[in-house]
Amino acid sequence: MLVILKISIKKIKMNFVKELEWRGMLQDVMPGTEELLDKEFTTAYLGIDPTADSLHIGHLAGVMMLKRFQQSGHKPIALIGGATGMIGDPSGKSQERNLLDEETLRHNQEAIKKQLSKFIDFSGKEKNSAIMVNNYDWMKEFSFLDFIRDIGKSLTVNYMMAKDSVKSRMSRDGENNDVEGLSFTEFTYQLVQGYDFLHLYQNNNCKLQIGGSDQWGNITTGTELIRRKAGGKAFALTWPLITKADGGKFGKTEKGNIWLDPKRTSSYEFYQFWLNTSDEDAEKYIKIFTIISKEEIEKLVLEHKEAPNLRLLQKTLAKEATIMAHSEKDYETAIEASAILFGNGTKETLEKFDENTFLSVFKGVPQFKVEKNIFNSGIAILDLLAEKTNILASKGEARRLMKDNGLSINQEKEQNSEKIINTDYLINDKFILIRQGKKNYFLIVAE
RNA sequence: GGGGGGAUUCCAGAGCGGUCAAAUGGGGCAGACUGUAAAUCUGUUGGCUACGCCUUCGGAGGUUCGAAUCCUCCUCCCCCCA
Repeated sequence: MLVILKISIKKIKMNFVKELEWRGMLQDVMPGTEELLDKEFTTAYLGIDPTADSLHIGHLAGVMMLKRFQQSGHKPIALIGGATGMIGDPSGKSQERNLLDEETLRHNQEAIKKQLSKFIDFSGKEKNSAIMVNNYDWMKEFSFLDFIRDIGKSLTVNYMMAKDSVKSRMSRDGENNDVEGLSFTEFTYQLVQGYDFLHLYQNNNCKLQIGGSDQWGNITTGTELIRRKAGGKAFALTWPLITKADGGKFGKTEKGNIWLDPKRTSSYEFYQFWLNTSDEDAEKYIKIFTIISKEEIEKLVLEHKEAPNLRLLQKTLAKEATIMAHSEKDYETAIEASAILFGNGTKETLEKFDENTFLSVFKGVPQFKVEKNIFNSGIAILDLLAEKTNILASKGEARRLMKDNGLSINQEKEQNSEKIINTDYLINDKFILIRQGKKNYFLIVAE
């Protein structure tokens, strides 16, 4: 009897706030939030800036929050900041932002919804199915005069100026002289975002806004507005900025952002990104970016500490993240490619693949097309790397790399920078696999 | 408006007539160690037809056998006094 009760409770609900707490994803929460979620079916929203037609890893923490919120039985709203995206949030930025036109916004919104659907349920079949809204839809009809009369009147400039996001842009001190000043447009941002919250409160009974810690100021402008305009009580919850142990920016590599769109960042690169996290970060990230339970993560951490060389944490993290954001099949391809590239692959093992397999395994590896006939009489390795392809920036760099023993052709080290590459090097009569250092692969396709 | 300081290779920052493709640190790249980790250590970090040549020290001229270094003008930045 007791056992059954326990299971059913566990199945019905996880406690959202407690869940975030142990996952290290709770920065600030307004008093009463946990009680609210406990007591009633709640709707919460997260704002997403539609600056591109794909989310990137920087968005992933927020996406996971929506997912967990839905898992805890409540209803998430993904708010596309069509209107706010046109203004630009001054929080955490030192410069005014470019504005987006409507056509781009709509396109981006559709793409983002598709990506979000992999994480949360938008089907409308459940009571807590997620919905997507775009604040442009209610803001575009709102006249300036109406807005400043109805909304602008409710808050004082004094209140708005007290926000850190505004303060940091108001002063131009010696320490921080790349600060640009704040336009009226940007100053208005918090009011517009605050109005979103009010609008959702009134129309969708949305009582909670969640966001990254930099959003706290904007969110509380919203709860304040709800208090004054609607006499209601609304809540705020934020998570901490995701950091890296070495102080670098999370989610960026030398090659730029890690995107969720496989066209921008291949499954292989996506998988590799997670696999390459340091031990310290992996322990933190696996809590944030997977839905693995507390017990299981604790077990994984212990196992990892016993045999860190197996990188169990990184592998599990990379697996879960890749399957969630891409698919099980993409994950398998990524593993296959990784095994070939980082295992004991030789030219012989590479030759076992037929052309299609080869291409599908290496689709995440940057490819360079060259004319096949250049190999007939042979081509100098330096010309191939620096001129026929842009694999390396200059011949000097190629020479240096070879001298440092950092270049492999078809998995074999090559130090002779006078080497002539001919058709003998073509795998399947078509491919040459170039490796720079340990991790950077390039595929030359001859056709 | 007056006075002063500055602009150097990816960044910070030395150099102040030849020995300067330019110290040092950071970053990048590579190697060793390991686990495709972190830390550490080492090498490397303008280009090329490469013991030589070419292009670089805010821009344009000039002085000189020779200039990142000296002079003139211009542009932009910072500081101080009004």
